[in-house]
Amino acid sequence: MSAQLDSYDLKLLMAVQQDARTPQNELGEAVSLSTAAVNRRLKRLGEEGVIERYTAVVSPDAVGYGLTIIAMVEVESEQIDQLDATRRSFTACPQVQQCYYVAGEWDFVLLFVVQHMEQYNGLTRQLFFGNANVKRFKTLVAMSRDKVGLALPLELGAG
Amino acid sequence: MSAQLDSYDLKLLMAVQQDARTPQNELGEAVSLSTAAVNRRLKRLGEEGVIERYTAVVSPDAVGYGLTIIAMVEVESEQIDQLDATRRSFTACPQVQQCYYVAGEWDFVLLFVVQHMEQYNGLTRQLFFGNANVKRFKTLVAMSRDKVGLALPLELGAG
DNA sequence: TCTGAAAATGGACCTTT
DNA sequence: AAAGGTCCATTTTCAGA
Repeated sequence: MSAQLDSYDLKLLMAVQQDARTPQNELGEAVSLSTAAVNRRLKRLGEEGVIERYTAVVSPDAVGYGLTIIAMVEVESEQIDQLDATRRSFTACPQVQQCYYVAGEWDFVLLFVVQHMEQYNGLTRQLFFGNANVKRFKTLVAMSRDKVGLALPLELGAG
Repeated sequence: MSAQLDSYDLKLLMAVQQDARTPQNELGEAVSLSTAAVNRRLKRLGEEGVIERYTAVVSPDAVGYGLTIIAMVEVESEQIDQLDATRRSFTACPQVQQCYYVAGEWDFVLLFVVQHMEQYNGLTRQLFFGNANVKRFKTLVAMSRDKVGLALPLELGAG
């Protein structure tokens, strides 16, 4: 899909995963490249889709979304139409932060971020009880978020 | 924890969650504030910890980490020392992208990002079979990542 | 809110391999 | 061609009035 990534690219990716606001001249020092070279590579990585986007990570607690809930869902029918409709209803929900379609004992794993239990309860009605294709689901309430992120383990030589 | 957030703050947070590289003058236009006001607010939000950090989201497929795996873990003992040791061993693993300590049928939910099954198999040996405090675990393999992110549902008036 | 200095980005152009 | 480096214009950030 994308061009070959050399060790410069990997180092840059590691760095911007950690802090996307590191200035390009600092990045250059860190990886032994000129600012311009860093700029070009970052631009290329963005265009190729290696870097999907830049985002600010907001503290859930600071904005009142202190409750993380993980739900596992089994569907009635895996027929493509029904499955896609169900999938869409999940992903369209703003409180669904992550949605994975999985193989194993369950069909979907959903990660909710909500303000309080009552809100989750409501979503449960809407997304699960309100969907005839949802056969059963199980809820796990997060007591602590020990590690949260989207960073990939880009170790050199491990690629 | 943090000061009160007004609707300007919320709008700004929404915007930088979506694209952290939107220039402050554009943000200003979008929310009807001057560039300087946007600058001050963003600075404050960062200092208060409302914005935890800025990060580049890297495409897992582009760097060979195409396999997402979700594991649920039950521990033997919830005694604090053992629990913390187990928790640390999970969070220290670079391939563990997310780790939640949960209430319900399981104790931990882990989200792995790996290159291939064999790698997960190895981690399984290290983190699960190699830890006497892990009683049992279950693996779910992601067939598709339908929605992935850390964005919070910051709707106006919903706070 | 406005103004201006400092910093950062990103393009032009030339050189090396 | 592909990629690096230097230099320079433009854009962006950020502090003071």
